[in-house]
Amino acid sequence: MVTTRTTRADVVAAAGRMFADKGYHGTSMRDIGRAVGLLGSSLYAHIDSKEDLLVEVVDEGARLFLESARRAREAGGDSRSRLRSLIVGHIDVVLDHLDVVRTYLNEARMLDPTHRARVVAARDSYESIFRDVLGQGVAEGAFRDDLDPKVASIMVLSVLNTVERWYHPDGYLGRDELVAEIWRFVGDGLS
Amino acid sequence: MVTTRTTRADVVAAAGRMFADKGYHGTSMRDIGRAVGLLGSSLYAHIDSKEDLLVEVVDEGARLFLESARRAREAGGDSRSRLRSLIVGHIDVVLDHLDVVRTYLNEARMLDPTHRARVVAARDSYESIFRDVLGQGVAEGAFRDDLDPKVASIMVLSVLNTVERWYHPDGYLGRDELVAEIWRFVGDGLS
DNA sequence: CCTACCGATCGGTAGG
DNA sequence: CCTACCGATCGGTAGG
Repeated sequence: MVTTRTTRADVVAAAGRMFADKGYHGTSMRDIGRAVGLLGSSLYAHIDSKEDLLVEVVDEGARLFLESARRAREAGGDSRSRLRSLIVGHIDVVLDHLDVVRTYLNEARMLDPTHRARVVAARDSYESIFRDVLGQGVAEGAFRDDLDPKVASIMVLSVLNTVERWYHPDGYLGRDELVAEIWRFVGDGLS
Repeated sequence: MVTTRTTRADVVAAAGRMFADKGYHGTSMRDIGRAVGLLGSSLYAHIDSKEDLLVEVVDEGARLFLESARRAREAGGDSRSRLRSLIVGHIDVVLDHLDVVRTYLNEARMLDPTHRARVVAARDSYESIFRDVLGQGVAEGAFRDDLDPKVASIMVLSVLNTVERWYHPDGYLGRDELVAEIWRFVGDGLS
């Protein structure tokens, strides 16, 4: 087994894992150092500050979601199938980048106001893609005509963003089944 | 204006507010002291440790939700109306005890394993009340007959628990409208 | 990337 | 409830 040099990306990945688990303020630089086999002080050869690490992880989360949504929007099809692409893409991001997503969803509020504002803007932009597809769906008659796209997008994203809190990849529910369950609930509710 | 003695309840309430805002590890004893007009060290006249404060706030959250659910379960009516009571009760707890709820939902994982296990058990117990009502609803034909009560309870609670993250009491959506929107979405989804 | 260290802040205590 | 303080740990730096 060869031991490779620690890269900046290794440090950011370890930070994401630890921020997701113990929170930004619950993680020390020495914790992150230990995770990559370095002293806490040695991390400063790769980064300038602890907050830099949070900024980097959170920005990656924002980027992953936005790129996924832009791909889904461009995918074409009617509004129902574009919504399905949005949901599939969202779940893929959550399951393929769980640590980044958990840090993005739960720790972004620990950022200083300037960086936090950028994240809020990215989130709004992401939500607006859902809202637009839902609005188009109402116009096309694909969804109830009394649907409020603003409220509905929040409800759909509530279901999607909470997956991080309960879904276990090794549980009885596979990824496709997860998407199917969400699609059914979002489409029909309990009825 | 009379200045009253600080009580233990004042300290716990201030802790809940600060834990909700800045997280457990992002809040220092000196922060909490400042919020009640005391020094950090003076708080130890009221409590034994910082973690005691988290335990107390989180336990209160668990208690509020469980008591609400037990009342709803006892309320009678068919399964549809019992589910509605569960939802109304949940939203009342969230909106009337926002700081406690946010700490309960987001900071309980910072507890030591023993206390955390108790919270997980309380949460399971709360979720099982939703699951039971949904299962009864399927049996009564009030909901789709292919509904999985386990998955459905998670989806409903995802919507309910995320209210803390987006709802503003002074916004355009009143409490009754919020409940109506959730009820409609949970009942019918987008269709 | 480590050694050696910095000032600041942390949770908490003794004594009044 | 404050004064005075404790050892531990924090994020971070200088120098190699």
